[in-house]
Amino acid sequence: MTKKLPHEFYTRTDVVQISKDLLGKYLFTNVGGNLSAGIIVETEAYCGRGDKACHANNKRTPRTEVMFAEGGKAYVYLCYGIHHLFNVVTNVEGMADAVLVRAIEPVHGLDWMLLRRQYPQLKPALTAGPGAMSAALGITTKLYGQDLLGDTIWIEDHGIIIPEKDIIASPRVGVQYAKEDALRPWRFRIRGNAYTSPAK
DNA sequence: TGCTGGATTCACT
DNA sequence: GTGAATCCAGCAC
Repeated sequence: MTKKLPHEFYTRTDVVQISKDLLGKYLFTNVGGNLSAGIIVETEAYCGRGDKACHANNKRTPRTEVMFAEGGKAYVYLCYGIHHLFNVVTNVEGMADAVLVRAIEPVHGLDWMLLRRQYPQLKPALTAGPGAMSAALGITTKLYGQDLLGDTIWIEDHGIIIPEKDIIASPRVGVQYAKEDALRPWRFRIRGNAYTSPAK
């Protein structure tokens, strides 16, 4: 039960469903010859249309260009000049949907993660949070536009299935009456996992 | 050509 | 809990 997620996984049109499906999957990076991996425990969905929080909301620019590409690519964005945020581009070409991977549980290459983060020992904060996670895995803007079926960064299915009841969604209150962008944030995390931010 | 603010994190009060 | 650090894309002039 170890395989890279197929191209079809990313080109589906329901970005929220993909966000949930990504929970429990293994995110691998091979940066500078150092293999690192972790289980995805927290994600957030961004919809290219009607979602003001999304960079690519009706704005096609050089930076967001890859979001408009076909699913299965990496979109890496430098935030606050310090933090690299890693996104999985989804949906078909022309639809700028993406899933922000916010946190992982380290499973492989722990020494490298600690080194990159300059941590003396393992703490949940090592990979809890999009900026921290990217730093631990060595994700930088060099990975912008990388194919997730390539050999630098990819996602594998190890047969872990997260039951619907163990997925905590964090929509806004009154979501039933809200329109599309009021659903933000489409944030999903695995219940009880130490590497996600505490549930509120 | 210059200014503004951001999908954050960490240190300090 | 609050604020600073810090780079660049996007927009205004």
